[in-house]
Amino acid sequence: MKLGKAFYQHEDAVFMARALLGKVLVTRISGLLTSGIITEIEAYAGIRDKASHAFSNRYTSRTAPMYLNGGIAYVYLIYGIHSLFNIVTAPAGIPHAMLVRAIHPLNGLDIMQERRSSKHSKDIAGGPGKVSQALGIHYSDSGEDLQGDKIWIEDRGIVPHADEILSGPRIGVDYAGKDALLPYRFIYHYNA
DNA sequence: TATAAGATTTACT
DNA sequence: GTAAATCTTATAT
Repeated sequence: MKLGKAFYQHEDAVFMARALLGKVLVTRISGLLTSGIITEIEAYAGIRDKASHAFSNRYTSRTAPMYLNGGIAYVYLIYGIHSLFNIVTAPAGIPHAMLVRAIHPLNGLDIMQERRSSKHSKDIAGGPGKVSQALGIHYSDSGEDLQGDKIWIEDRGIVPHADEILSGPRIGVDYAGKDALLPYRFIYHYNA
């Protein structure tokens, strides 16, 4: 069920993003289990992608986890407010990362609602900052191994049909010039 | 040491 | 539809 290290080794960022749609992201943080199907994701393709923090081989204490072997988390703080959760893929030295933009809640919906203190259960995890908040992921979790018992990804046999996947340009990356136009965003229209 | 800007969300007009 | 919130990180003195 839990995806092993081998799953994350593919070097094609777009392939990995599509492969992660329909997979189940699970966290057990302070003893509370929450999970959801990944329904929206964006690919950030390493050093040649201007929108990526690792563009032009930029290596800092923040981006360091992206350069490690695939199958770990890259989490960072944006706008001083939101933690954004990414899945690091590809072998060591290739800094690819997949930003999880939305999930469809499965386990622990009540816990997520409490964390989000939101009455709108429909909008509980529809946005990258909301996903992290609902699952209890914090930017201090960056570099966490996805083979551990805190954050991991499972295959529950959900395979999106080609008709259920849309792709398009990424969000909020206008500064990236023509890389902002790349169709690296994938949406899975999951029907419960 | 200082400054500018950001893979966004939320509340308010 | 517009703007404020809020603080780390990267880059420059």
